[in-house]
Amino acid sequence: MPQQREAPGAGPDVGWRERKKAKTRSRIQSCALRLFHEQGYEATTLDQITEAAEVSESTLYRFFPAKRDLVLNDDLDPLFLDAFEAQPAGVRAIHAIRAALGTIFAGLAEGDLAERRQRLTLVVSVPELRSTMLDQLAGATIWLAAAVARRTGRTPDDPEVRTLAGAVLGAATAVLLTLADHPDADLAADLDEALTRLANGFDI
Amino acid sequence: MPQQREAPGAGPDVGWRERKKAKTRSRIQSCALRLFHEQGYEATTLDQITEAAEVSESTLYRFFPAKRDLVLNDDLDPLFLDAFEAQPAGVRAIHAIRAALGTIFAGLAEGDLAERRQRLTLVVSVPELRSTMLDQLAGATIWLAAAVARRTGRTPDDPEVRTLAGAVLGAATAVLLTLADHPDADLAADLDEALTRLANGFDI
Amino acid sequence: MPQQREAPGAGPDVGWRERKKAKTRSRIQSCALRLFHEQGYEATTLDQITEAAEVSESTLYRFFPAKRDLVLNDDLDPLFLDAFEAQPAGVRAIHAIRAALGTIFAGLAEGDLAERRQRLTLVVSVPELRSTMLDQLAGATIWLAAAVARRTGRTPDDPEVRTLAGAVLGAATAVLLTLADHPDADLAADLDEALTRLANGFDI
Amino acid sequence: MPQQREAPGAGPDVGWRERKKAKTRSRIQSCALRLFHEQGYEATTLDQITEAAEVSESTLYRFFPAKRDLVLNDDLDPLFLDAFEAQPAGVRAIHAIRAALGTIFAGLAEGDLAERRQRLTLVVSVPELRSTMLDQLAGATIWLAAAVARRTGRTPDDPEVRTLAGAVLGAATAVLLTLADHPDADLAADLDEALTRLANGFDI
DNA sequence: ACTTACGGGACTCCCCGTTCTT
DNA sequence: AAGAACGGGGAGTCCCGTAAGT
Repeated sequence: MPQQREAPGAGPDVGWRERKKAKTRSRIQSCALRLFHEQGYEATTLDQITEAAEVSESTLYRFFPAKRDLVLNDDLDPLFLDAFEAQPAGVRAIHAIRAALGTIFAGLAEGDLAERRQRLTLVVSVPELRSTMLDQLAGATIWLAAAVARRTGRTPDDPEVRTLAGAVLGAATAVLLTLADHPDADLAADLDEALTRLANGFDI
Repeated sequence: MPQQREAPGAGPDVGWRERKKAKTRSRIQSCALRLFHEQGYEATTLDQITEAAEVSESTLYRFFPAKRDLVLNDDLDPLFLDAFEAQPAGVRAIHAIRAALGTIFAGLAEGDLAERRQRLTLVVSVPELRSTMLDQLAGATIWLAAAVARRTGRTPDDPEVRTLAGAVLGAATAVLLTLADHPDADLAADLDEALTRLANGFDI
Repeated sequence: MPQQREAPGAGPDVGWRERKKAKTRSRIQSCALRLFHEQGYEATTLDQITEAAEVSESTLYRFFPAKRDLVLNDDLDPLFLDAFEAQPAGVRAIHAIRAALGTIFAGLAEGDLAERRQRLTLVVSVPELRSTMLDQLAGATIWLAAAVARRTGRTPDDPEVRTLAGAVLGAATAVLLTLADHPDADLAADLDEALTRLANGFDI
Repeated sequence: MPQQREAPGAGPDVGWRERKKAKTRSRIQSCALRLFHEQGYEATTLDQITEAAEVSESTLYRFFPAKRDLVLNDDLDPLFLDAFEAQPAGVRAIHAIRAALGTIFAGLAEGDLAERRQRLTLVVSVPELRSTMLDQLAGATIWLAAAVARRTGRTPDDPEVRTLAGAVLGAATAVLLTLADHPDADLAADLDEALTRLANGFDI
């Protein structure tokens, strides 16, 4: 039985090749983040990263097509969608969003949360990263509107739905950007408060 | 009274040097926008622009430090602030914003409006431009919150004020991004509607 | 006698215009050195310097044609020549050089010496500055050889004279470059020691 | 045994890719030197060189990070070190240096020598090149002192060793700089003479 | 599949003229 | 006449993408 690469009957993709790939990817990213932290984002060249991670330039490019992709990888969106869909039907959409966010935050480990906060602080401080994140956030309007539309039986391009999604993401953006000045802000609490105010309407 | 250069009592910097400067700047920008329109943004090199505008690369850089600055020049913010301050004190902040926007739109000439719409369409279609615009928009949270704070006697970092500003800009963003799919949308009407809905609160 | 700008009978060049010029020059230079110290030589742009010194780019260029001229201004050469010429005729040239250097060092105020040492440390640390200084030092071979030739009744292109001048400056260079690793070295003593060894010949 | 790529046991990097690389590098450099000779160093732009060598600007930069690197490539240092180490132990260090230099010069082909002299003449005539060469020469103090230290059983930072190295290089510099005025000087003989005088000490 | 060589373009900066102002 | 603004030109650094090779 020569040349057998994976255990017979094993899962289809759990070969050690995937592990190795993930390991390389992780090593590259952690090296990059360390360098960014030490010398700043723009002062760090891709060359330094390839050297630190001991990979070739091409490999770096394969895993992270652009430099900013080393920092920006938002894997929370599908989790949020799941949590949002799981909310009971009675509550208003904006409260469902609020509750879903709470679920997400509660599910994050302490260390994970701290690391995300630190990374977000870097993002909001570097114009190139910040603008890209804002673009992703604006793109989120689409799928958030779609989710709200599904929930409320409306169409995704319904003006009220779009406005709701836009306002929610705008309020969230306002909270995130405070990280630039207050790196130790309590994002979960601030987001919750902001959405509550948005749900209650503005008296001022 | 020969040799009189400027109207007596006029400002100091209305010399024709300013005119010439503005002319050069304008020529560069119109050439660039024409080329962008003809061949697309990313397919146009700075070299082509310098050639078309008959300036050196250095001059181009002096006027527009980055390529995207050739497209993104928002000169409407101070006008909006003036219009906002001029709103009567009785109405709620969000309605004051809405009214100020209406004033702005009413003040734009037909051709100016068309040109702005065209430019905005370009912006929302090109990721680099779109993300930069979104960054500017997010930065507007600061001064919009400050203006609202002045109006309502609160502080600029009051959570309600910040949330209001964020939500308004988020709703506006949602409207602007529709330009990508509907280049002939009526921005003024759509913005007005979105802010009205935001003022009324969401039932869904 | 119209258009007379200076007080009659005053010194020819001691007008306040010279004072002002010197003041501007000094202000520019001190600002530049401060910035170099704070952020490094290469990280400091001429723009920052003009802004800090509140002069136009043109003025900066007039006083200091190149960026490195802001650091390199060796005004000690004529002093050295005077001191060298003043040495008694009996001693050997290399000892006369040594004594002249001692006179120079003795004549410098404490603060002046410290400032020169700091500046020299910057120079030897930045390749562009260091290479320019070395070029000046190499150029000094010419006039040092000429001075030695005058003293010894030889011609400036006499091989022995040239070799002596070159060896002296080479030994001095070796001492100066130690500043990169030992910023608090005693230059005067080290130079004196090096020249003494050179005078005594090498046994090794 | 088909597909065998290299002679068994041969060095790893003797593939023809290295050849091609070296060829490209050589083509670029010879084109550059020809242009420098024809129109002068500063009058030649990198653009002209890339055009003549038919490479892109990036490739030029990859091989020669700075314009001056097209002229300054000193590959003689390791040869000198080998020759120096090979000298018998009895002679004084300065004579060992002299002899090693003689070996080097004797080993150079006639055409090679002529080409080097021509290049050196260019170097000493152009301030930017000259100062960079002087910097390299000054940097040579370090490894020359280390070599002398090894030979004599002293430490590399021994003052006498450092002074010896500095003086030797200073004397050599004085000889090299004569090329500016006398492009047809006999460098080998002049260097030998200068070092001999240095070894004998100065009577003047 | 994985690496290396190469190309193109954006951007930043230094340096230097020419022109205009005071 | 001195000084400032404006403009031109070139060097250098980096990111990103492609086309080869092994």
